[in-house]
Amino acid sequence: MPGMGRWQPDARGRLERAALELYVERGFERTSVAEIAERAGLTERTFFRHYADKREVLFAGSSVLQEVLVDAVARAPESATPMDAVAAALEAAAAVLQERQEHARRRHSVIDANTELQERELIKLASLSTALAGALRQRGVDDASAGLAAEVGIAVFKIAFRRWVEQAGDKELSQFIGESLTGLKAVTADA
Amino acid sequence: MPGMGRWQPDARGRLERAALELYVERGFERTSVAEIAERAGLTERTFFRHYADKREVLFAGSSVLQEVLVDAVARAPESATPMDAVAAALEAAAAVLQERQEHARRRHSVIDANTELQERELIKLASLSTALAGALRQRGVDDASAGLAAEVGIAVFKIAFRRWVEQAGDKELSQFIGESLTGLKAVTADA
DNA sequence: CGAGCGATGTCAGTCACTGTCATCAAACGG
DNA sequence: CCGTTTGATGACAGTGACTGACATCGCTCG
Repeated sequence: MPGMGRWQPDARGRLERAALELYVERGFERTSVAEIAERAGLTERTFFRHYADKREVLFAGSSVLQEVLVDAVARAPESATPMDAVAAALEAAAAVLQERQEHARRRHSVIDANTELQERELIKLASLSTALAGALRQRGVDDASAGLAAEVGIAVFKIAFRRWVEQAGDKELSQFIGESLTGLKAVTADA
Repeated sequence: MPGMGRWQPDARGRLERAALELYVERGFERTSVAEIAERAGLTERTFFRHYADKREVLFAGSSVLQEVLVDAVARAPESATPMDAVAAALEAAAAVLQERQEHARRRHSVIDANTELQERELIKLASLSTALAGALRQRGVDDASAGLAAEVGIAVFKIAFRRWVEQAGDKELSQFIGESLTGLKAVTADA
């Protein structure tokens, strides 16, 4: 089973927790990789064996999200339109994030304070869009519609997610997604 | 007049041309800033006085694009819906890019080959989206609709632009944008 | 118990990027 | 016409992200 360290267990988990803690405490820029590794009881070199760079340690969960999205599109009923399938995928992803709301908020506050991290977040979202489009094509959707539905779906997700993490109350992410999807139809409808 | 070097003129232009040339010749990663500066007849330190980092030298034109987009939204007739205004803005931006098709293709091939550059491109597009949304609010559009129309507009632009630069023929960018906008309405229409 | 293997440690090196100070060319005032 | 000022550039040292090469350690299997 890959990913399980053989000395102190869960090296990756320790690195991720140490990194998030330090990024929250002192900010991303003022945290060195050596400090993260030290808090995790490892060396700098080992950090870079687990993560391609200093940013990537914050984005380990994105592959999980991708699987959830793709899976939901695949499971959508055959009668569903492309946007219906995308909507179902966004709901599934929302459920995952809703379970870790606190973690999502902490992580968002770190990313929101640093441009480099925003860049990484954007390319992860673009990757999710590509995966979504692929899942739609798997359902027989044509290339153009698949690309559009996926991009638009991710756009909706971005807006809903931002409103969710920045809200004062405790409304669910799912609800923001529903509202954004409704708003989308209003905005794209012919005048 | 700022930006005009007093020794050899147009230092920024020389740096941008040298950078694009080298990125095309040897790839982004295998090009050092010292090499760019040398080809431009300047020093590495001067490069970083003009551009925040090695990537930014490829994105000098994005501020122009932003002005074109915002201006077009502001000029759209009062009767125009938010998406109409966004569509007009995309057409205006398309006209600018159509004039420099060769440059756009070369630049795209460089960005397409490197992940870091793709990240920078994505955050520039996100910045354009924010500017678009601001211009829409200036027209009295509510926050939610402005954000959605802007994000969706940029999504359409991304897809149309990619199809344009990667096409074999010489169809105009404006046409791809029109097709994508039509596809968008089809995809978001209720079943 | 010894060989193999995967994860970690050590160390040297490159390069992006920054702070600081010196220098130079052109514009400006007297 | 010359001295001063101003803004861009050069020179140089330094930090930290990231990499390659090699040694070492702990576990597993035969």
